Amino acid sequence: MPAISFTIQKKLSGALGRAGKIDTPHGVINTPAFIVVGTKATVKALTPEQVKDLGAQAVLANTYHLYLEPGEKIMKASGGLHKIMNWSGPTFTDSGGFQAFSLGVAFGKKISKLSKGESNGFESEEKETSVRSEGLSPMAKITEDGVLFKSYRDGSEHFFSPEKSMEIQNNIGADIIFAFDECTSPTADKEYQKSAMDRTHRWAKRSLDRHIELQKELQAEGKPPIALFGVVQGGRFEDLRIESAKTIGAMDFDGFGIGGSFDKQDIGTAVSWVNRVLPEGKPRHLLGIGEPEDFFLAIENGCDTFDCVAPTRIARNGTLYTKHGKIHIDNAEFREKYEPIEKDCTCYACKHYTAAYIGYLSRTKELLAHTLTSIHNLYFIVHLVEDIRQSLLNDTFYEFKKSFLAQYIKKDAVENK
RNA sequence: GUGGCUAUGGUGUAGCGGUAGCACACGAGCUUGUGGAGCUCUUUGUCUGGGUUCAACUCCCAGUAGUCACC
Repeated sequence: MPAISFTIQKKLSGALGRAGKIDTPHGVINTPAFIVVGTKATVKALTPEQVKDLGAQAVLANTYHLYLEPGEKIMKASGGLHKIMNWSGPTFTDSGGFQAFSLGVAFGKKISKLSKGESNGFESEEKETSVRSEGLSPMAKITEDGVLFKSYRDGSEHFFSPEKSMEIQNNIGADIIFAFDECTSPTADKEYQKSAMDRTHRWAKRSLDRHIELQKELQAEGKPPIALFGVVQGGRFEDLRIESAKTIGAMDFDGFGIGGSFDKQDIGTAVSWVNRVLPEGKPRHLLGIGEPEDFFLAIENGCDTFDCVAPTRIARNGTLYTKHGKIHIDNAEFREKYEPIEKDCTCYACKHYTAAYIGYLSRTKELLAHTLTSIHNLYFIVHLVEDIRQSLLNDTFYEFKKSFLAQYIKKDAVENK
């Protein structure tokens, strides 16, 4: 019996986009959907009730963090992810593979998984080498068997293999989990991307094999089944992406993650390479994306779910989404703005508080600032993706895309002049 | 009233006879499968007047202000 089922309700004619739903043991996810990130089994600054009230359907936590603290033993003994964090809806866990990147080649550097602009992403390689020679050593080492890494908390050494990731994720007990993969740097050359991708494919097989064994144990214990998503890699290279989608798509996963690095400007193109190949009837999650403009490209090209730390992280540092672009609530212009952040926004923060008050809370580092700004940003993103879903159902996707982006991008364009 | 001490960006403080650092605040930006409720950058100053010196934020005198002690 499959752990989840995916139903396509409407397709975007002439493109890969679709609206649908994922049935999980803890409820339905109407797609496209933004999955709220709760790395450490908590959405920072928010209670689960607040997360639910702002419209979130599901939460994604992280294996690496929960393994280090509180640990898989306590996660399991506490009744699993849903119970320990008091979230009754669907959940995901990321495999911990991303941390091989963020604690490895990217550690201590300003490398993002996205490369920007027209550059090919290679030009900053020398600078990074010099940074590394100044004493920043990677916190993780990758071998065929897995990833050896140091805890960011106390420096102690740990080892993740595909099998180990599956075991930990089983103990955490989310509805949807991911195969253990390697996320590569945008600055890595094609040769490395290829070898990392091949390794990710071997790890995918190992993840799946171990997952099947663990599912039998779960079934014997009378516990709800867990769905496993395989992760497609291949960096920014069309041939590698297609090869990866073929390889991963042919395996018996319940759905797919699309991971790794992209050129920011053509996420849509890269995603379409993959989604043309992946089986249509299974859900596709785009890992770690994104910003408002990213969703239109990714959904148009066949992605169903997303997660991203940006809405909550930038909120905690005072950056807020509005229909007219991002604003910095700390800025002087909001000191005496006795109106909501956005007049027609119906989020809790905008219904009850002025920009002047939230700016004051943010500037003075009051804890409530994090709560209110996180609510606003998550509400904005969750409802944006929900609006895109509705536009698919109503056959108004392209009109909605055009009108939203015209407003959202306009402000940035004006400021850059 | 007498005596001592002090006076440096918005605030709190370094410093040296050759023209000022730091922290916070202010102003702006960054953040894409959360190591870090974090990071980066910018603006702003030697109490007033006189003297010594090639050169004074630095030494001297006076004023002003603050502060402590005594009366």
